Amino acid sequence: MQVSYKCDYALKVLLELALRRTSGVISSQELSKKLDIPLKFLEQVLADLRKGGFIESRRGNMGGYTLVGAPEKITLGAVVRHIDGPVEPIDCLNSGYKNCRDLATCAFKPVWSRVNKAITDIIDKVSLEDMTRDVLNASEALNYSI
Amino acid sequence: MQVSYKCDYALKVLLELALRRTSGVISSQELSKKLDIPLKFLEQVLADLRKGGFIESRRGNMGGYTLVGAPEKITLGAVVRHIDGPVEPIDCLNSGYKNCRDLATCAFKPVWSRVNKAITDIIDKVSLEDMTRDVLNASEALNYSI
DNA sequence: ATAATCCCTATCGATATAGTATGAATAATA
DNA sequence: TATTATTCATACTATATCGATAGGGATTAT
Repeated sequence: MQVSYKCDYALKVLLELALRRTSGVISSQELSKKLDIPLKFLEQVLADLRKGGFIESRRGNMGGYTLVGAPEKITLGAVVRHIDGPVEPIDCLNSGYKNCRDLATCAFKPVWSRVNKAITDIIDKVSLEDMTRDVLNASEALNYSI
Repeated sequence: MQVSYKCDYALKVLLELALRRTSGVISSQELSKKLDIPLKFLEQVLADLRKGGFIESRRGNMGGYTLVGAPEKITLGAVVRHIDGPVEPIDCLNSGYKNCRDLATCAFKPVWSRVNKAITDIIDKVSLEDMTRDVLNASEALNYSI
């Protein structure tokens, strides 16, 4: 039931790019330092995000990455699925009822289906925009309390 | 976000034992055939369930396995956690806020926390008893419709 | 005694995870 | 144009996990 480090990194990268999307490109080195992600591993994450159409890159000196879409259109679910694959708790949810041999074998399917719905009801509705709002609200609250 | 085969097997075994818990012990061979699980792999699953206190065994000729507790006391969550480990989608949910370096890093924690709650709200409430009821209802419905 | 069963440990091939290493291609800039 | 900062591509490594397979010992009903 776990999300991989790679996916965790990817989400943090995208959130950072969303928060700073008016400030031009951001280099992998800067992201690596800010988010404390090993540079070379981060580069692979960035390559993966680029191939998935989530970010664009500018090469060469002064190059870096920018977010592609509107933050409100990018959901956590889309990112998780692209990096980690399907979120269904069990494979047979995708493959119809033909793989089930008997009632006992099938019996859990409705439960896993509920779990799947519960997960997707959250991650497919939360967008990067929502995340940036949370971050900004939290930092504002901090400013007032100190 | 996936449940392992081993866990899937374990749940099916426990359900089978719950359905037939008045019929004495059931051998691994019988379970293997009925549930179509490789015998030697099944033996490991059974050993794991026994060590977890979910089942008891009788050795020797005419030996086999029986469910230990009352089916209504055994939840899917307990089984999943014993076989697959924690269900939290990300580790930092267990380790307090001290591991978070900044707001951006922490930002996703509330979402993962919601996902975690959504999952546990289901799997910690569904018991083997519930599952047996579903199976019996389903087979009854089948009898009437044919 | 025999046969059926549980029990224990080791091994295996494939795949995934989380990196590390090396260096080529590209582009801004001095 | 040379330098430098950057992306991009590929290969490698080390470790763990997954889903099994294998062999044989211990136990017990008959």
